[in-house]
Amino acid sequence: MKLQQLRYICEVAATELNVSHAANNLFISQAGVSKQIRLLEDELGIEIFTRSGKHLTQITPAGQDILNIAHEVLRQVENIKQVGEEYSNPYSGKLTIATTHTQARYKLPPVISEFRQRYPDVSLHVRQGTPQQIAQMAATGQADFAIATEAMEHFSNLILLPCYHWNRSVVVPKNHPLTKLPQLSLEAIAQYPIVTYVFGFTGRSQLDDAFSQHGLTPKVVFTATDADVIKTYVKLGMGVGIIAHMAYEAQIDTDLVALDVSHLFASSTTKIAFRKGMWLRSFMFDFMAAFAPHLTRARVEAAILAETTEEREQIFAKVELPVL
Amino acid sequence: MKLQQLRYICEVAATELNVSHAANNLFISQAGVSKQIRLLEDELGIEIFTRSGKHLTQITPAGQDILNIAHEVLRQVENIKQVGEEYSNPYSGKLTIATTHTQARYKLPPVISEFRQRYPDVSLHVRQGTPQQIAQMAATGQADFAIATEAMEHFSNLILLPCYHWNRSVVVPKNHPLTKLPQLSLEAIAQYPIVTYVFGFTGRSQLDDAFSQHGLTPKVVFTATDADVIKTYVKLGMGVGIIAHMAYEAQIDTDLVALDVSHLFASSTTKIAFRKGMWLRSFMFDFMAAFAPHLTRARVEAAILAETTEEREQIFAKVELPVL
DNA sequence: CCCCATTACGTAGCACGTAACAATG
DNA sequence: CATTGTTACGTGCTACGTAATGGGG
Repeated sequence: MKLQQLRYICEVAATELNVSHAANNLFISQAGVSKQIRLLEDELGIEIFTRSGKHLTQITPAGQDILNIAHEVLRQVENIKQVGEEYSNPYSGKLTIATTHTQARYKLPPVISEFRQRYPDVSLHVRQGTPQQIAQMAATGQADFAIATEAMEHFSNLILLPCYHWNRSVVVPKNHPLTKLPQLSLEAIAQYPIVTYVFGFTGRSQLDDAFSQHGLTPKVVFTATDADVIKTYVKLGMGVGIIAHMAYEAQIDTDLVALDVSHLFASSTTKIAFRKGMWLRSFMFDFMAAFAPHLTRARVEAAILAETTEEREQIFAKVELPVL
Repeated sequence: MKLQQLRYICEVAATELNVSHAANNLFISQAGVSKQIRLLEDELGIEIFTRSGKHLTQITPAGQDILNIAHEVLRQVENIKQVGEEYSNPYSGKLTIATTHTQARYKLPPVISEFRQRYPDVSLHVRQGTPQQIAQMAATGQADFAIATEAMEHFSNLILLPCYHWNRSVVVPKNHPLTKLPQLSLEAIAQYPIVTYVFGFTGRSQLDDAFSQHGLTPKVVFTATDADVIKTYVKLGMGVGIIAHMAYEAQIDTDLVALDVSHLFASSTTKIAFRKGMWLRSFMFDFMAAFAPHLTRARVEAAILAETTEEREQIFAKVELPVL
């Protein structure tokens, strides 16, 4: 059995059983892939793929078991390479962060510029997507970290660490009637058309919960995945914006007023996630600490060692998370 | 990076950094081992072992990290081979059971003969040892299963499954004064010299606990690791034997009388254990079911999926374990 | 002085490429 | 007939063996 053979079967499985495409992605001839797979199957005494004539049609049960293990092996091999990099070249490497627009635009910039100063030779890559996509990227190894508020709990092979709590602001044009009220209520807000996040983004569920618990159905007239777009439409007078507090920038959004409404909504928690079993470079620990100071190496390592979500929560139970 | 290279570094680490011995165990020349290790180190850009002149003196921190992962990789490769065996040759293979004398002599024989009938082509190996040795054999992969009552909780990479509860019998020669009593008490037993198991074996700790909780210090005059020896010395009149109930065989031990004392001691639980992450062949599931009928494949798979000891206990909470 | 790891060199096996072939839709 | 996997064959790389070299205890 060769590591190459495991790579080949994984790639073939990843390309819908198309050996030619797999060979292309692996930069070798498809005859080579075909032969190595056959050799592996012969060695193991089983078929990994079922063939009808000259086509691979499906994965056998044995093949599925083997593919699962092979993926694990390849991840571990990747970890070994990371160890080599870490000890030979501690200040260079690659860091891929999958996150939402909100984080990338409003929270990450200072963190990343600080990180770049400390690690100028680490190449940084930010990939945006929906919370689901983000979590999946971390789960499949396309990204080292996922940073998001929603949807990450559903991936059992991710380790989640809480970063900070945040709440919302209502943003309206200057002189909007809402700015005259001494204190805002959900009822008052619900009288106006609402402009906010698409469902599944940036704590949208908590927002809906608050209204429905008060028996209100806000008239949401426009949704977007990011606050930039929301603010633009609020400026056009389309309605009252409800965005993450951190997405209001006083210097830039001069024609808008932000009204604190943290008393109206349950706060949301942004989390950082990475794959279980992933070997973390020290600059990765440092990135986490830069993003959320309470994520010290010791705490993160404790969270990795913890076997359950509950134990992990225990570690951070006594920690004061930042509130934005 | 080659799987061979990982095997080599693991073997070198396992032979106290003696490359020659490692090469012998691997059936190749030591020059080959030496060279492949160098190649791996060059590829990773680090040293796995520190050398003083021409000797490997210690494992570097990077090397230790890599060895840990390499072991994991080799285990997974072993799992892949098992999958191949399972699907190509479901009725043949190898099963190594590490256990104590008590289990091997009194509990396993009928299980094993039943198993042999179903799987005549599975070669069976029973390895005996102390509970510590047994657990270690399972933890390091020298045995597939460990069956014991004690010491296995201390190995965090073992999955433990409860098999049955058992208690003790007092064994004495016929006409011994204790046989005249209507009911045995700890006080009565403590008046006689005791012959029982060595500490650390076969529930010895529960035995000591019972006496000390009653403020008694029994005069243990002789200890052995197995009931056969204990019974022999009881027959010689050396004292009162306290052995596992199942170790008394009425047909054979005709010159001894067994007195039930399950009301005097807390019962012990025998467990079966295997390494976390080990891929189990179906005959292994069947063996477990033969040994303890409640260990159905579904329950065992659930226990494997469970992430904590507590969750595992939950699975068996409602199961009536056999009591011997 | 023995033991042991590294270096040097030769060889056999094998992984991979090219090309012809066969089966599918 | 285009696409795709398998078989056949040739070749260059490399893993390994043998033997020589050198450093430590």
